[in-house]
Amino acid sequence: MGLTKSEMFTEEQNEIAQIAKVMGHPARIAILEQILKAESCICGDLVSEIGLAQPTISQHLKELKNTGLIKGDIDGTRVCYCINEERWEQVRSILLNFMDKRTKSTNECC
Amino acid sequence: MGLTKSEMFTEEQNEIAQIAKVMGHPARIAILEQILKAESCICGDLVSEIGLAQPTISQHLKELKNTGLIKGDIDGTRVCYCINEERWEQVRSILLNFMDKRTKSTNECC
DNA sequence: TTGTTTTATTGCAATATTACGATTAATTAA
DNA sequence: TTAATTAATCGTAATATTGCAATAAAACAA
Repeated sequence: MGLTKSEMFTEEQNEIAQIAKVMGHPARIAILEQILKAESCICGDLVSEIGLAQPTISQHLKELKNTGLIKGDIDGTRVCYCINEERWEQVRSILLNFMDKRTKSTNECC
Repeated sequence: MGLTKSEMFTEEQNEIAQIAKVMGHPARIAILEQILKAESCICGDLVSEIGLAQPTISQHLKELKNTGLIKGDIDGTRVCYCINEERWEQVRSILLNFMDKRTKSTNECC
């Protein structure tokens, strides 16, 4: 993050930014959409669905796991990924709460 | 974005990622919160409020303007920033729409 | 055991981001 | 006009991200 210390900002600000950052790459959005679409666990089909190399997908999956948006279940040699329901709902709340800070004022200065 | 072409992903995926990316830095969240808190236009006080140098703030403001979340109005030597209401609402919809793709299924595979 | 399959990790190159000092540009004030 | 004020831009260093080939690790199959 350059030279900026996270202590400069509130925990809330850091959390929102961290979540947004993880969602800030189309490949990760595509991965999430695949998992959402499947409505179930999805294994390595992600590599064939999305046009990126296996290590790249693996890296993106790792970041999504770190933020908690998905979880992976080992099933033999395969790993099945699905949405972490609780965390997903929490992230939804955090983002919605932030966007709703806009109090619809009649302010028309710009 | 590394070597990945945006053509690999849908327009929707790119748009969500682009929005999230801009929100993916605590300084930009802090800037947005300052403007939101003011409930009005806010001029260059941002530099003193947030502990970053003026060129850095200016750069963050530029990115926020590029995504359309804020707009700046020149007022003499100063520039006043405020939320772009229409775009804000649009971004809120896009994010909410994405997060709501989670169909609360009873699926419990993980 | 030896292969096979699948995913994670390592190492590295290319690119992007972030921060800031120095400077510029634009407007206002004296 | 000349300062002063404010914000944008330029240039650059430090750091972070992204992507992938090569490799490792783990579980299964024969």
